[in-house]
Amino acid sequence: MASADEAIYREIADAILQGRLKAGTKLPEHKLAAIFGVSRERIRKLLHRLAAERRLEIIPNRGCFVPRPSVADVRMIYEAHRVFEAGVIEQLLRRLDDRILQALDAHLAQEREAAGRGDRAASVRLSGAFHLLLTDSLGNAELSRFLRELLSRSSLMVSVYEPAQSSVCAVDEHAGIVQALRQRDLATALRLSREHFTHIENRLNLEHAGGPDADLAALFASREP
Amino acid sequence: MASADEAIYREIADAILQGRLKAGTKLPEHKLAAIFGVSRERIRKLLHRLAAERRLEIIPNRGCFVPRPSVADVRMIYEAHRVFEAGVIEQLLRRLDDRILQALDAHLAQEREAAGRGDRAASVRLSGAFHLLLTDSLGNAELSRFLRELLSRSSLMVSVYEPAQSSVCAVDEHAGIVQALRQRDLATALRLSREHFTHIENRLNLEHAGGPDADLAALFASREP
DNA sequence: CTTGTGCCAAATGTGCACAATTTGTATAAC
DNA sequence: GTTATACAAATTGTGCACATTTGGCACAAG
Repeated sequence: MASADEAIYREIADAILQGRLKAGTKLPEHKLAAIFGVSRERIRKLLHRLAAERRLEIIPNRGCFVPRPSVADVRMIYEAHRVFEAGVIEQLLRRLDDRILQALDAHLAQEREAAGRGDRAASVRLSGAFHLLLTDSLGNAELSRFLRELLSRSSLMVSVYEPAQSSVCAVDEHAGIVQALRQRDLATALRLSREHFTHIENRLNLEHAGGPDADLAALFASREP
Repeated sequence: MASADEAIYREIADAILQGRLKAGTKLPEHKLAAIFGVSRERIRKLLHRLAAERRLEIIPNRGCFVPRPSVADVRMIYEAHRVFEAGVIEQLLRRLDDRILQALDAHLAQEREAAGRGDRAASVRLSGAFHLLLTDSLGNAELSRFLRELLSRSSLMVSVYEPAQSSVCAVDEHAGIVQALRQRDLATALRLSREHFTHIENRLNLEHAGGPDADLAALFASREP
């Protein structure tokens, strides 16, 4: 079967996105090969593909690691978010319609519901999905793809630098952006978007280092029985 | 030596960017391996890397091709350019200084000089480099990288769809954007940037199909004697 | 002359074995 | 006790041989 590779690719990518794979974790080729029951060469190709997308980092002759973003990386990624979303919002106001606004409202409802029942994992996931929804609304696959790479990296930063007691308070800020969009208020939407990313960035504790490595076999154990 | 791969990578990427590799051209692995004097596996890895960056297209069991962008691709890429550069300009106005403006002026001078002596190849190259310079001025490697991928694809579109007699008139439009930046006129800069990409897009002849394939060996013959 | 079928050549995909590099450890010298 | 060196184990990198798939060509039937 040809799409087994795709399944493994998604499994690893999701593990990074959901923070199950901690920064700094080493991913040895033959260990992954044994876990997923495929040859080492298959794994190899996947890892290089993920590295090309900046989701993993390959150090020659050393191995493949979950990237441990530096403070400079944090600044860079969140600035990229700010710049990128400014462009998205400016374009979005040119083609905003009821269908898009309804989708945004529905998403905000999901976010509120997850926050209401204290589901932190869902909140984190939906928080990223909000920005993806904004971009996807433009219907431009190229822009969506770039944002996906950015999100993959910023979710790593949250899991590395975010203090454990942090409250996920982003829902209101997301709602503010949607409100500004509904009112066709470009300046406010741009300002709120910028501030939103700056808030997330400032909430990070850049002195705090990463945690210990996880058990790979246990991590990927949730596969069809 | 480890950086031989990098050299070959750049050679192929540049060949696409400069339009020496026409859309639709097939890149057979063993043929490239013979041309560059390396093993087929080396080439293989490079091609997959270029494919991950959307610079080449790999069809499973069929081979590797220079992408032949569809009309929908053209719309998508130029919209991505418009959205992306809007964000770039908005951020650039927040950190614009004399050093950046001088670099932009110097670039415009280069463009005018190339246009003056009718050097079409240089004009095309500098035209792309202008937008890259705008983005590079933000000092954000992630944004620069994305733009490079976009440029790689749009240069293909120009070489496929642009009618031969087209005049490279972009210098004035570039100068207009710089002037608006210098005057801190955000609205004008955004408008000129959008219109600029729309002009390029509209100049393309979307009915015109691609040309014939080139001779690979001759194409890559310009290597150290 | 067009269409359908089967075979052959060529190109890509994959696994294996071996080479090269790095890291950790043990030992010895200072 | 610290440092340096050498060796060993483990991990990644590479080339080769073989399997698989595809596209074209020939040939025959309608």
